[in-house]
Amino acid sequence: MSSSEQRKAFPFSEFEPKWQAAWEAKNAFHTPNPGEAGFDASKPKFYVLDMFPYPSGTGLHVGHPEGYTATDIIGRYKRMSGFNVLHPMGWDAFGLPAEQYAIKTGQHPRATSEKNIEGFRGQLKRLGFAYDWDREVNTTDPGYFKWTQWIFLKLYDSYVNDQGKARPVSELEAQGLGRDEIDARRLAYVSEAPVNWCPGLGTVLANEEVVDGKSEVGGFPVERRPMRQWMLRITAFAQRLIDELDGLDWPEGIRLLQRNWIGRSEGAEVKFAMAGRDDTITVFTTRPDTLFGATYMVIAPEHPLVNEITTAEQREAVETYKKQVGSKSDLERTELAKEKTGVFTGAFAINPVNEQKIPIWIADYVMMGYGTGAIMAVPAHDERDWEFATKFHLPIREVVAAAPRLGGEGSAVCEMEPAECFSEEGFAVNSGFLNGLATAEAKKQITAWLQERGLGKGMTNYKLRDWLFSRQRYWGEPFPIVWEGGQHRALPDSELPLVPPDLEDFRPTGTPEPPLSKATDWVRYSETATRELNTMPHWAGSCWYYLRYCDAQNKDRFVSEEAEKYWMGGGKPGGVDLYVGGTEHAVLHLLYARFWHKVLFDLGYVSTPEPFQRLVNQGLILGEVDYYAFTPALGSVAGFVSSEFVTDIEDQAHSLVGVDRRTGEKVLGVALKGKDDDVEKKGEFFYIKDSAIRVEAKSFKMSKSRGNVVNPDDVVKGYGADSLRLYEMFMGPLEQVKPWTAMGVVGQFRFLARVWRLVMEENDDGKWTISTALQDAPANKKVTKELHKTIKKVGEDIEKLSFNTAISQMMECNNAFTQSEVKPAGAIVTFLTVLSPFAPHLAEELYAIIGAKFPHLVKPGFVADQPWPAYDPAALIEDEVEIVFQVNGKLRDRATVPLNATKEEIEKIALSSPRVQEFMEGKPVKKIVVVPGKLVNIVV
RNA sequence: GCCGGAGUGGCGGAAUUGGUAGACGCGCCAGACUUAGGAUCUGGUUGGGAAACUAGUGCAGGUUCGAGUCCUGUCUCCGGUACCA
Repeated sequence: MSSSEQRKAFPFSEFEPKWQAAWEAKNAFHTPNPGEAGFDASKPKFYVLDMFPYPSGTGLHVGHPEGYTATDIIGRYKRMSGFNVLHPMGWDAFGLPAEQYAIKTGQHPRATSEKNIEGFRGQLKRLGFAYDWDREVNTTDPGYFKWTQWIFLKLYDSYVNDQGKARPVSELEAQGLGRDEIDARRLAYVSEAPVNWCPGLGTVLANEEVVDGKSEVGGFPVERRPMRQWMLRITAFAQRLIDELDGLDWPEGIRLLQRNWIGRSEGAEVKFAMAGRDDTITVFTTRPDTLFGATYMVIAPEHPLVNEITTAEQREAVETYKKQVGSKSDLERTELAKEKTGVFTGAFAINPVNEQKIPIWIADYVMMGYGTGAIMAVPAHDERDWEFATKFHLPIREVVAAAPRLGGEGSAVCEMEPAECFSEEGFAVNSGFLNGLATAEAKKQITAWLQERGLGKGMTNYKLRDWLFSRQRYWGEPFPIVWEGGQHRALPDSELPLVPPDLEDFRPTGTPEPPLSKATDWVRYSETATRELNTMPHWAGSCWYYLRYCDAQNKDRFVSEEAEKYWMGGGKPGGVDLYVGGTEHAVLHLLYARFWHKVLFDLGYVSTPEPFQRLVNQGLILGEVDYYAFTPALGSVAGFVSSEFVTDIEDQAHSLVGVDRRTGEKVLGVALKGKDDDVEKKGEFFYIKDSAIRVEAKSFKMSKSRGNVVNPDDVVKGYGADSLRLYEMFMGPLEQVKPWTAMGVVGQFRFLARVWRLVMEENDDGKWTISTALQDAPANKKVTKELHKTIKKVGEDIEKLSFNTAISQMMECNNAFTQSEVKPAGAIVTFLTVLSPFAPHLAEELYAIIGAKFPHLVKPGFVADQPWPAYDPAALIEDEVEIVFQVNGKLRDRATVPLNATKEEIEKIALSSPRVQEFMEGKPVKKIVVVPGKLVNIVV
């Protein structure tokens, strides 16, 4: 390899670290708070926030810099445009993966976290992000989690009043409520309810952390068991969490996701008397209008009434069924959901509208956790009930029809069982006094009817459950709670932070007993009191970190009032101005944080009801496209075995066959990794060149097992941070899912190299020197126009987060410079200023180089500190414009006309065009449409 | 099943209010400079056709002087979610 091959197209590896060090030395991106030196109160604020990373051992992946680069560009741009910009970074370092990694490596989680943070911080700094590192937060730092614990105590010390607002429980004390009554209303409370216990992880999990009956982390099975746990009363905020989404500038999809997760449904509760018993069973239904069609009732197997009502004859069957259901994990319960199961209890309820005796069954398709754990089954109008009734031969009674059936005798009565389930709205039939009513009206009337008789009432239910807030883990915030005489109480603020004890062995105990129980000295709080042993879930720290950034060093308060008011309250409409992160947090972090924020708002600690005004989700970056052999015989992709593991690949009857090197087995369908060259498109399919083997092109999520993970460090090493930043922004719209291409990075690298050569040239010794073509001369008209177009478009595109189009405009501008004989230094300085938010290192370097030769063309300081240039509208105006001539809507000719040409003049030019005349074929003109500056369409 | 999003060259993607479809980049082709080129520069690059021309934004219709963009129907893909009564 010759030396010229090794030499970089531009020396990014020298100047990138140089400028990173220079920014750091000058603390260039420090943002002063109100009251601090250097704070300029005349500027508006802009708070741009990234979802802070969980610092894993594997370091950044290319997904991180995507969102981070976007916010960095905006932050730098806003800064240059005269805003006080808050753009911080920190670490979400508590949590299960950290602890599991620590257990695996035998180190203390604090040590591994510190190391991982070190790694992440270094990687981010090498990408040149303009963070204010003075505001760095770390959720595992006692100086931080002191305030997480403090906020928990605020929740503990609050209840929700009749107006739905969080208020201190001292108000309840003043009303003379007793201890138990107060405890029952706290926003943080202790519950014995069944929880998601995960033996594999040795902890309980929130509903949100359980996916398909398995733990979200690790994929271990999760079972239900009753345990004493801390809960947060998020359900008290369900309606506000729905309503207050409306004012937010969030993607519609995310708002919908939250609404669905909270799952509001309106309906009614109906009380059913039971045959031969005095008590009643209450059901929840969204279709009270179908009450006449309730032909049986189903209650959850865990329902407390099951034992009481079951008859002697049915007891054995019921017990067997309950046992069967109980042994099933949630996973099995959903997997086996294909077939309905259930058992008759032997008991009967009385349908209040028609006094009919209806059988009460138990079945696991009714959940104890939702509504009342009991339903009235209306098989004619509910798919699930229909399925169940059909299987167990229960009566099906039609009470809703698509069209009203009125008038004449027998109009309402048709006891024939319907042929299929009709679950839509319609008109009541076979329903006594409801007959003929549309569903909505029928609902109203039956609800009123029930209410008058004390048999029921209108009711709104939510799917959202209270947030299970305790974990049996070591690596989390300890609860600032002590127990004495079976009762809990808060630690005083003066004892915060409550730091977890040092443990030699911090592994889960394997039982529901938390690992903190091993620290016997620590556990003993006093002669008679012991500490709470659970820790908080890792979501706790991320619920308020955006507030801490506003005043990260504050030792006396979680955030000073002044700083909170300025960064979160200031501006319109307040809160974080832009929050960028992945969709994976749509219902977890983003719901929890909103909940905490509302509590803090009600209590007067923050100045806005919502924390994040504008939310943008960056799309996932997928791995490079792989081609997979397609086997016509099987009619589908034959298997995904990467070619690197396969030998002896051959084509057998249009199927790729090979031998898996690891197992020695024959495999079909061999992946041809990333080789575009070997593939060609014929018709709508791809084939391996010169063969009949069909392949499928597909990108997959990056994963270690698939071996398609791109490491940003490698990209930085090969092409520089600026190339990586630019490429990630150029790939496509920020919010879109898009595959990585190694060659795409090269494209951006070449663009930057061309910018470099605008200013620099190689001398005979192969050294870079400032170009002789670079002169202090005005730019020609074409270049000037392109430059001002670029200033305008890039600014507008940044505001729209349309970074890909901003970059293409800068490429066009650069091409205009390249084509110009003389390189106008002043114009290039302006261009570098516009480029600097995207490629800050290169911009600084060239800015400094030009400044050294032409000091009067630059201002002192970093290019990052320069004001965003203003564009000159006059430079954009053209004297002449090209007009397109169409005949019957088809493009036939074009001509350049003066900008101020009148409609009549343009029409005349168009009609005189020989090409236009040719296509008019001598026919008379029916109509002429003139769009000034664009086109003329002649209709004949 | 339900909800959300998207279908444009070989690929990623552009295209204000309906107004020149394919900007910009990748890849590819040709040329220049070169001992060399996987460096750099210049030109070309939607398909068909020698060309004039013609077809063309998933598919089928519709509105309009004019449709990638609006309307109706339909198909496919991606993401989320699922006994929530």
